[in-house]
Amino acid sequence: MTPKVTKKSEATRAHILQTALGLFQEHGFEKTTMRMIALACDLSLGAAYYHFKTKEELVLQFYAETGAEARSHNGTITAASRDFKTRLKALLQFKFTQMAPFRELASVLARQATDWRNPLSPFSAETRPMRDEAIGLIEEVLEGSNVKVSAPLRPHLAKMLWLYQMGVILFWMNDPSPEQRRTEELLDLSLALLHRLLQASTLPFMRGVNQSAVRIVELVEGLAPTGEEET
Amino acid sequence: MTPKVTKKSEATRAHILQTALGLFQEHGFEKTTMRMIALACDLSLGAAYYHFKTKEELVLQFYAETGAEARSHNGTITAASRDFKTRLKALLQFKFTQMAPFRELASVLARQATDWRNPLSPFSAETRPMRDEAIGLIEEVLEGSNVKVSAPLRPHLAKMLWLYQMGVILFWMNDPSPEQRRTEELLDLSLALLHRLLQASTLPFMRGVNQSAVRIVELVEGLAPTGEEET
DNA sequence: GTCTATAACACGATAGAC
DNA sequence: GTCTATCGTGTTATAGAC
Repeated sequence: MTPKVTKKSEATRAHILQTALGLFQEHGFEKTTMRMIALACDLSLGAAYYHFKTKEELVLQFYAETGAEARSHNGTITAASRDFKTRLKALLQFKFTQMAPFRELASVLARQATDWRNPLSPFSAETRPMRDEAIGLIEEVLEGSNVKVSAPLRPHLAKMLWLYQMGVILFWMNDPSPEQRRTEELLDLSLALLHRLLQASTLPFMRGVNQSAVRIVELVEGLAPTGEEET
Repeated sequence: MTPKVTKKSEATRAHILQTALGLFQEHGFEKTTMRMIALACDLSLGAAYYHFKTKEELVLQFYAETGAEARSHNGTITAASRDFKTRLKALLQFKFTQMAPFRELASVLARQATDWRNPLSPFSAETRPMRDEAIGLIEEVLEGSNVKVSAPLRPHLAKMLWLYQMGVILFWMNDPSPEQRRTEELLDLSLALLHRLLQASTLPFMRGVNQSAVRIVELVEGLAPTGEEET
């Protein structure tokens, strides 16, 4: 995805990213040009493009780094409470806190998300490691929590919740209320709803619902990573 | 949104759109340039831009016209069956048949969808008429059908199903299986799931779930149309 | 007022020399 | 790994023809 990792290259890459993030924050993503970024780094335009093939790749790199940060924060979350809703809310809120200064960038990433063949999409084969890590974080939060869910659903729960997370992020990106207070309301409501629904999944007459749900997740999952024939 | 409607203008507009659609089909959206479109129409580049402010607006216009077509097909659907699942499946499948030759264009539209302030987004204030029409079509399909759902949910059901529709379309866009057979599987599974869940919503102990669901739809709805203060 | 043409701009991206 | 030079494209400015 990126050139081989040498000391020099890595330092330059980091420098470009930091500079770009600053400029994005100041002028916004669209109005910040690659020429501005290169100039601010005392580099030529071509050099900047050597390190990042596209402007959007800068955003993906930023997102990848927030992932690492989130990993180290996950322990704090699991230590603080065993409650499913509390934990998941904390996980999502941490993501929001991280990305808050760069809310617009989330939108840039979401734009790529719709085409799953786009290497920069969160659903693409190329971003699979990042996706798996994010799902792993959710799984960690589930393990040892008080979540109640039917047996057949349990192995797919983290993947389901990752999709749920995507939806909440989409809402958050577009939430114009001060400090995104509506997102918090959405979070509380949807987590309560989810909790009840998962509880209900253990009921005997929900067997059919469970089977359908599992198969749906598998279908969505099957679309994402493997490149198949087209029509 | 567009210049005043005179005979001449409307004819040219239609001609540009038709030509563009042909070129999109032949070369794809990205590789088709505005210059190509203008040339194929025996128009100057400036003239083309007089009629369509952006390249993406061509796609929106196409989408708007499929909406009108779908309206006239809705009667056939409601006449054919009273079954909720059958009707909704027919509605969605008709949309897919319409858009099948231009599947890539759906993706172009989806790209705009993520930023709800973008006038071309299906969630924007500007596209509200189109959105309302689409929801109206779903409401028509619900009325007189055998759908079973709790009373508090019923007034919001069409809006909920419109969101569901958006999800299915996203899947369809990215479905690489021949003739998008997986989308049909998804359709059957998700409709069955939906049906059961709506049935379950009438159960007494689902009161809380109903309330949460209604409020969530209202939150999403409230984000879309009204331009509010930013942060 | 409605429509069209010409010219130019800005920016993302690339080619090829060093 | 960095440079300079250049391209292609979406979009805009502007002037004027019907």
